[in-house]
Amino acid sequence: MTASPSPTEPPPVRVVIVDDHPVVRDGLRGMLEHERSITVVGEAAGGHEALPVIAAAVPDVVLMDLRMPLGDGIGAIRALRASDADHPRILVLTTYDTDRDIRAAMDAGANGYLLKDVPRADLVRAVHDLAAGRPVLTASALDALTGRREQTSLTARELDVLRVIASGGTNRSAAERLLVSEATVKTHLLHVYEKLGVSDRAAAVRVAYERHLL
Amino acid sequence: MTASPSPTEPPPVRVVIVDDHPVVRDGLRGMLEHERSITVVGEAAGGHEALPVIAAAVPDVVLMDLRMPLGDGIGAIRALRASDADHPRILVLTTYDTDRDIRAAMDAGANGYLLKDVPRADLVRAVHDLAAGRPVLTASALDALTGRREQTSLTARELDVLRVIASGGTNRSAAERLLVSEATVKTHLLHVYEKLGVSDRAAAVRVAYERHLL
DNA sequence: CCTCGCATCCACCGATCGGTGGATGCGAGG
DNA sequence: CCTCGCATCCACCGATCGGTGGATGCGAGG
Repeated sequence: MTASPSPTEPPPVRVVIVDDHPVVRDGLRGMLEHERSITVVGEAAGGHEALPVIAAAVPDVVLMDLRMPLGDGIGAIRALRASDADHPRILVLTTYDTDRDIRAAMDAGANGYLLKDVPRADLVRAVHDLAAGRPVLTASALDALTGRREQTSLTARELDVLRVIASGGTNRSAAERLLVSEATVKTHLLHVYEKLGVSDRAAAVRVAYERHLL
Repeated sequence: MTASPSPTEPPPVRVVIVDDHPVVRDGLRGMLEHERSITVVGEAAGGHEALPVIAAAVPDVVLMDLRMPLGDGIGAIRALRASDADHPRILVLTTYDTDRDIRAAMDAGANGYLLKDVPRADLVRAVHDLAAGRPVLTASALDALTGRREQTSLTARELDVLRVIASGGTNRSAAERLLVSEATVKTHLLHVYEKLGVSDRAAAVRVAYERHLL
């Protein structure tokens, strides 16, 4: 593990890990540094901390979580892409498999999208693929980007209404809270039901939780 | 890290890790073996695999997840306790903070209960505490065991009803499905609302998901 | 011009929900 | 005997929901 690369080997891929959970950061570091061809050159607990860490370490690949209290991944990706459209290569590694998250990440400039239950060997291969310039996507991320996946994106307003309803609000109280009419709330809800493939609010809340929309 | 213990140091605490996610297993291994006083002597991906691994490795401490597809933690704890009431010391490390999980784990014979967002230093201390015979609990686990925490355990029947409702069932269809009257369904639901501190089904589903009851 | 999606809104109505009165029986524990 | 919690059940009723008819305006893109 500490052996110098032989004269015929390329230098190890330099990786920075950005994730808010210590267990996950350590797990990823352990997985990657088990490979002689990869070296972890930095870690950060959130998007805010990530930018200076990456600027100092100059990695080839960044593993980026999305939802972190101390600075979300999308914002960090955007900031990185503002200064260099191609480097470092950014792999989003997250628990969220929603169209919205996948799209937002790729639109912001990520080069790959994987879920955190990825087996060790697949993660190592993904890092090398990224370093070699190849994209890395789960099958569902590919479907989301090519439109083959059923669209379940709720608009901001629809989510507003769903949140109030999930907290126990009636249509009437939701209307008062969101400063619209009850008819508007109902319209939004009917759209939510249609998009999520359900017929009532309880089921809508369930699907929203299962898909990490809430 | 590979140095032999000096003549005045106790032998390292031997630990086996049982968790279905590779990232988590590696993260835990990385955290623990960063300590010279701890050595990871085995890993398993589920309760079924854990028993022979533990029998072969004879650890001082087992870190055990609860809900794993290939054999749950409770069953594994019970099996271990059937052959030795005190060894190895078992620390449950999980994302679930429900009364039911905490109680089931401790009743089965676990010696500690922590959540997976535990900082590195706290986990290391917990392993040493356990090896020294001391219990290790989160504040909420302690409250759950001493009854200071508000009881939110739903009965089996209440959960049956909640599941049907979360799938979009009406009270009437739930009654038909569960072979009871609609009045019975309503009674169960009212009890669910009371226990979860909500007033309607949508909010009940939300709380159930937030507490991993569903 | 058109269509589309978003956000907003109205009226009506049958179905359903949540709440409030009750009730029974059973087993466990004091 | 009692109380308690669980599971089961009834009737009534006002409030709310979901569905179904519509409608408007705006901006974007063809």
